[in-house]
Amino acid sequence: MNEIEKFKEKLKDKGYKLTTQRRVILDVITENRDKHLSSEEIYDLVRLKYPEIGLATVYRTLQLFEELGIVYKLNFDDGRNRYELYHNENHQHHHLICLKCGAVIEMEGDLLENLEEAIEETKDFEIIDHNVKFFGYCSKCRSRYN
Amino acid sequence: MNEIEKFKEKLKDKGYKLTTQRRVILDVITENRDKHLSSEEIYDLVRLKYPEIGLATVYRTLQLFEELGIVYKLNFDDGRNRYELYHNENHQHHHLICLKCGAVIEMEGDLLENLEEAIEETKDFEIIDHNVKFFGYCSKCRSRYN
DNA sequence: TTGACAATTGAAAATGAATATCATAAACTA
DNA sequence: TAGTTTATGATATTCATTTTCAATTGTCAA
Repeated sequence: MNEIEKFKEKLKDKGYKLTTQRRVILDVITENRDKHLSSEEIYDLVRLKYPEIGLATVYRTLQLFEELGIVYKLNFDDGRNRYELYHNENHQHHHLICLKCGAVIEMEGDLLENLEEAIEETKDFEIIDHNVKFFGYCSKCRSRYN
Repeated sequence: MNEIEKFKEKLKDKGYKLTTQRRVILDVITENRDKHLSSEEIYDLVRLKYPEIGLATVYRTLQLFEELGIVYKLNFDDGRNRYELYHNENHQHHHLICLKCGAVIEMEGDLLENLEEAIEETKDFEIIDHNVKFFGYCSKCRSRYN
């Protein structure tokens, strides 16, 4: 079963239909798996392939994809939702955001074990997900010629 | 030098004036140092003491206070800015957000040393600040009668 | 104390991202 | 293929926040 078939199954399971729009949106996200596109950016890319699409459809679809676990919603504090393709390592990587140039760097690995352990124990809090961002200066912006 | 005097100094240093509005907003934030009030909530509390104040003034003042390091802006992914009084331990505590009841629990202590070390070394990224949130279920919501 | 001048304010309009509405247009299924 | 949903696009709406601008208020120098 190929990717599209799997996708179709995932939709049908919940009673959703496979439409051209949804397929194109998935394509755009898949082709940009290294990026962290905002809804508006996705809209612009989708329109190149399917100019008739409406903005509302893109927003609706991204919401749907998030519910279905197809994408993961990110928040970089820039006032817009961003998305990346869902993969199991989503919960095991963090984002480093450069305060100067805005670059977003991925930090693989979780390394939160001791912190999460401390929380579960001392606070009796069951952790489902976490959101960790680091703000600072990337190597490019740290060099004196930038 | 008392608190208000220090505050006045801080403003004057940057050429800002001490107005009644700013003083009242500071009072409200100080009196709620354990909370994480949103702009709108602060506006409502301020109006009890100073009904003539405008909403824009509250937004402007919160922005200013953030620049001056008087408050710290929080983002709990609920679509509004929240603020807490700035203290050095801001960077050394995290927020646990209950997915069921919305409670926000403070987790004192940082415990990110090993993670930050790994980032600075492997990514050549100079960390200035971090933002760590945990989502899950608080002890109250975990009990079977809730 | 008083100007004078810059900073500040309040009210209202504007913005921008996201959501809701609703009539029309596809998908899936019997 | 018809019939029943679900989905879509255009548009209006919401909500938090920001901007605008004329009027007001601090502050500092004289």
